[in-house]
Amino acid sequence: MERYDARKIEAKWQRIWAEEGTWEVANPGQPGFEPDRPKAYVLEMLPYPSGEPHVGHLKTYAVGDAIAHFRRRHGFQVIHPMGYDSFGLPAENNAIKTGEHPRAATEASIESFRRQFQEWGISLDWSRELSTHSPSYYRWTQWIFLRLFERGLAYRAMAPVQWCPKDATVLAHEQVIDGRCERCGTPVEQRNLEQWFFRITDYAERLLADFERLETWPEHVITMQRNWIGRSEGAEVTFRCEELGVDFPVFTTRPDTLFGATFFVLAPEHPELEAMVAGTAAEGAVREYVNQVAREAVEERGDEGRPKTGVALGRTVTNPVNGEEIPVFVADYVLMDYGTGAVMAVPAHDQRDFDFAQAYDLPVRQVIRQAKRGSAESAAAVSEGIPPKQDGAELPYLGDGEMVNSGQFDGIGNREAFAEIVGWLADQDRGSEAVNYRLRDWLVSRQRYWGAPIPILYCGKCGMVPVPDEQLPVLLPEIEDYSPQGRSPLAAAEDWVATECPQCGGPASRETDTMDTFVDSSWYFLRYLDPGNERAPWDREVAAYWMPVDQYIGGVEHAILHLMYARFFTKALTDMGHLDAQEPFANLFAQGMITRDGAKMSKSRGNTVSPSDFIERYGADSARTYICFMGPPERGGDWTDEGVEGVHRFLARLWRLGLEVAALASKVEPDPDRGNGEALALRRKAHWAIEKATRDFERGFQFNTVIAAVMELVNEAYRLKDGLLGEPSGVAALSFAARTAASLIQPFAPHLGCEIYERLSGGERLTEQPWPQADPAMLQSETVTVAIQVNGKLRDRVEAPADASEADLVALADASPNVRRHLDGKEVVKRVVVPGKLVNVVVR
RNA sequence: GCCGGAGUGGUGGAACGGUAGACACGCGGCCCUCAAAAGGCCGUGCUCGAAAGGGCGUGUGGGUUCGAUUCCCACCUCCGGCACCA
Repeated sequence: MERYDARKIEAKWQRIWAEEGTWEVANPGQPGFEPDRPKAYVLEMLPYPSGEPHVGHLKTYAVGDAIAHFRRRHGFQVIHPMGYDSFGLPAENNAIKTGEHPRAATEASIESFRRQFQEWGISLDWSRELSTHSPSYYRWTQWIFLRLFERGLAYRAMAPVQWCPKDATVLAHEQVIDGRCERCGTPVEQRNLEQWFFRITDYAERLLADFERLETWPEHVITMQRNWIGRSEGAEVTFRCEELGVDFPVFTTRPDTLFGATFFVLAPEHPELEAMVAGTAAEGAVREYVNQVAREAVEERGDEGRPKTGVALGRTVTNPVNGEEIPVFVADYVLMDYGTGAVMAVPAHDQRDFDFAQAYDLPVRQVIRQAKRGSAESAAAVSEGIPPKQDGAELPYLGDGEMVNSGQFDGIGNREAFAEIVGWLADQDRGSEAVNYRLRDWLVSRQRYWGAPIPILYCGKCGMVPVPDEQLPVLLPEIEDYSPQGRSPLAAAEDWVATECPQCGGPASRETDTMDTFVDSSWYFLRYLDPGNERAPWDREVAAYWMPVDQYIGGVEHAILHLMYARFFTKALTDMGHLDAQEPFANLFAQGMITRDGAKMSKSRGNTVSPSDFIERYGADSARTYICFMGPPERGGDWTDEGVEGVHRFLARLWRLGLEVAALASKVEPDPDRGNGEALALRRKAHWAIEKATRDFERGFQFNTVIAAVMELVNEAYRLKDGLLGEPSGVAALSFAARTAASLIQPFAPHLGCEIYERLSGGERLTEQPWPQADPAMLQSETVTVAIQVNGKLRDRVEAPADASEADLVALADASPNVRRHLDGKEVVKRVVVPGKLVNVVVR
């Protein structure tokens, strides 16, 4: 018999698909567009091309492709495109080391990615392929930048930024991990630079509110984003330094504790700090402290439980609620990035303020008291899980209670006082209700070569001037030296930098920063829809047809940044009238990471798995099916070589079954009658497999159990095979089973599925067949096994007709000698009957 | 500390509140073979028993239920994320 030669079968089908352009879909209005079919946009996160694809990529595209096939066979017109996130640091670092142009390394890698995706047989519409580093793409990245700029959503600001001394580049806060550069691990320093930002904080509220609009997103991803945005409600209150006439607004989540403020703290980076101490006795000490903090690695500053340090400024500010003068300090536990960079310190009701007060011997004034025992508040407090505490017990007291030492607010509950104090402050014009976010604006400037140039000019006369749309793209210049010397490598291309102002015609110079690669990947899903458009980034009608992405698939590691940025872009573009979508991704599937020997794969551990090795040996179908069989795809999984072999053995079995049945079907005229006995049993099994596979597929892509169901079907066909080959209805049943198995396995092993189906059906194309439907009548067997329990413990099993009544089942249970033995003279209290399944006899 | 998620055989993992361990890996036995590879069949939670048949079993302790891996409460452990956020 012809043996299962995966390479040969896969090459055949890949050639057919490439020649036919099987997976290409047309846009509305174009020839080939099918207006009657519903659309489905299936998209995996685009890869960053570096070297060769790894197993993680294989998993993403194996999962996504299974979904694409499943949707197609449910009648959808599936758009399933591919591209490359091809700007970025590794290519540039390689260029610095070797002098090779980043474009050369990147394009070589893209070539290798493309070849492997084709070898994996992923059903992609290659006519829509794109790379973010090509001028025809980044032209429109720049175009979007200009639109954001016009709208005031892109702005320039001096900001203390994180500086990686090794890469000589600015890092976004998000790229600093434990005070170290996310990419190279070097401890970061602080620097002040003029930077470009996107005003994502303007969208904080909508980014939160629109979680409502999403269909199925994993709950934990939403939670992570919600925490990242970090909305908190409170009040903004202004403390004033009368001596200097400087106002210090602070944000507090606890306006109810305002009367307990006994001192005031500024962040070391606070802009008013210098004015506060200039010419005073404290000036020297404060300056020294600030310098010391600046020298400290950010990581140390973030250590929990670190002793509080700070310096008194010798100044006071006025507490607006009671007119008290309270001393001002500078301390590094206050962060410039959050709120206003200044806090009112309430040591009695905040752990950090308390620690600081202890260290500097400052007064502590309690303003909330544990409600008295037996009082209404106490009962309420207890019911909310607050441990009962004696009056004046340990401070800081973080719970709720009754207001004390708070003037006219004494005696009421602190929750009520919260609103009343805010109202009173507003009336008195001393403060207002306020909402604060943890989310910060998105820093997009990079002092890097390998990115999209920011399309802005600086003219001596006109100032900052956007590059006119018709002059886009601003092409990257060719340069010799890629290493950043504290400025962008683009600055070295002097001919490029020097240009003409489009407004006055005078000399102007170009912006030399490039954009964060997250900008490129925040809109690529729109460009796929209309990749050849030279007049606009996309046609609005076309985008309206395909958007939103119906199923987005990718690693959890992008759960926050990429997804949040793409959501922001979508909303901003829609607000500006270029798009009609509030959310880019209706459904998100976050898949887990593949490990090897229980550890994340990495070159240093030497436990990497190269997909090409396995595809060489077992074929793409085996590798893809194995990855989907390892476990629920949203979870991680540990790769074992034996596992792939097991799946390969199964596919080979299915192959042999198909061939054997095809050979026999040509000799014996199959009888389409359902047959009886084993033939019927096998047909039932096939219908059961269809039912099970379909349900688990729809229920959150439980691919492992889908594949298991197909394996069960094939095993059953094998066991019954010899008895069925002789008779026509048996051959028909076997043929049905083999066709069903091929059909159900096709989303995972598309080549093999198509090949077997073609041979069994006399040339039909499986990918054009609808997904099989189970016949409900066939799911019911004529007899059922009834389990009989006594007090919940299984005591016997008996066969009964499928249509047996409850009374029949009870009679069966009573007749069982095994059950009798266990009744042991006890009184039967009641019987629970689950029809056709189980009889539970409850005794006393 | 906070927020997510998870604890089931030797292993990966299955189980609408209803026969726990599907499917697969591994292991053992048998068949085929001169032999091997490939393939096929059977067995495989622990435990007592020759067998029939028992007992115990889903991290721990409680609860709801005729019946709990599943629902509720408390705790333990592991993984992921965030963390001086005012």
